[in-house]
Amino acid sequence: MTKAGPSGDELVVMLAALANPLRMRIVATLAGGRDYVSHLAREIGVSRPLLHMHLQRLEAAGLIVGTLELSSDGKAMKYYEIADFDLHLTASALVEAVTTLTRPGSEKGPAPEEQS
Amino acid sequence: MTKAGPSGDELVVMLAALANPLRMRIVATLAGGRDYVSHLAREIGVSRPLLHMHLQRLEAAGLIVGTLELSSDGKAMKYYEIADFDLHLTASALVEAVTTLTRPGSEKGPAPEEQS
DNA sequence: ATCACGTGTAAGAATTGTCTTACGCATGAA
DNA sequence: TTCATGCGTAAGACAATTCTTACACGTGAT
Repeated sequence: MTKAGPSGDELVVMLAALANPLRMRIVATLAGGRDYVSHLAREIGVSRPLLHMHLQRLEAAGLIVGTLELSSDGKAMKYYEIADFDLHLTASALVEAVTTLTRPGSEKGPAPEEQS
Repeated sequence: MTKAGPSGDELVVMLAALANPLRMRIVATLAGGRDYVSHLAREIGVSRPLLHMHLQRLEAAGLIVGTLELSSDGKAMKYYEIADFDLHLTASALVEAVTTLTRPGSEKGPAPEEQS
């Protein structure tokens, strides 16, 4: 019954995404309901390009989801909303996560060679 | 009855501490029992100075605790062990954490002015 | 004295992350 | 056409992380 959580690598990305005051605030704000980028930027008091960057990070982590919609007056609006997440962080939870971790400082391509 | 979790700022520090493959591995390893720095470094396969840095970050976040002891043969050994932590991350949990957040890119002094 | 083991810290390179400013394009309304 | 609104992205500055290498100090045993 051990519900499969995110892989170690995914968990790192999620935690890194949440480990930032501004992004935390973004998530908290979105928890109050979906919103589109420009409005959210005004709401929080951040420049739109900056917000855009953070939204990408959050979406890449799977914590929020973006949808491009067309308003009645023909404008393209990008709405973001929270993705349901529920992370339980304990020592033992981490022990399991580490199991599915790719090498610490490992790279993109196929690993060059494993030396014993 | 709402058990007071860490403040928003503290939470950010904790998450940032865990959002790293190596530190995650360190915590997971320590979950198997306390250990001293040099041994832990060999165990994980990292240089001692590097490990030292990460241990500091983890300790600063309150996730691990270090104790300097003297072995029977007179050597100074620094033992680290896990501090009990149990973080539950959900959207609503973050909403509450954000309440106790110091301004995003803000500094020490009193906040300049609140503009509606 | 020298070696093996433990501790710590400092300096610098390489990489990421954060943020601002300045562009680009599209729409509807005036 | 021009303005206000929406979208995105690129370039550069600046700060923070991460990691290596090198050093310093302590002990007990050879």
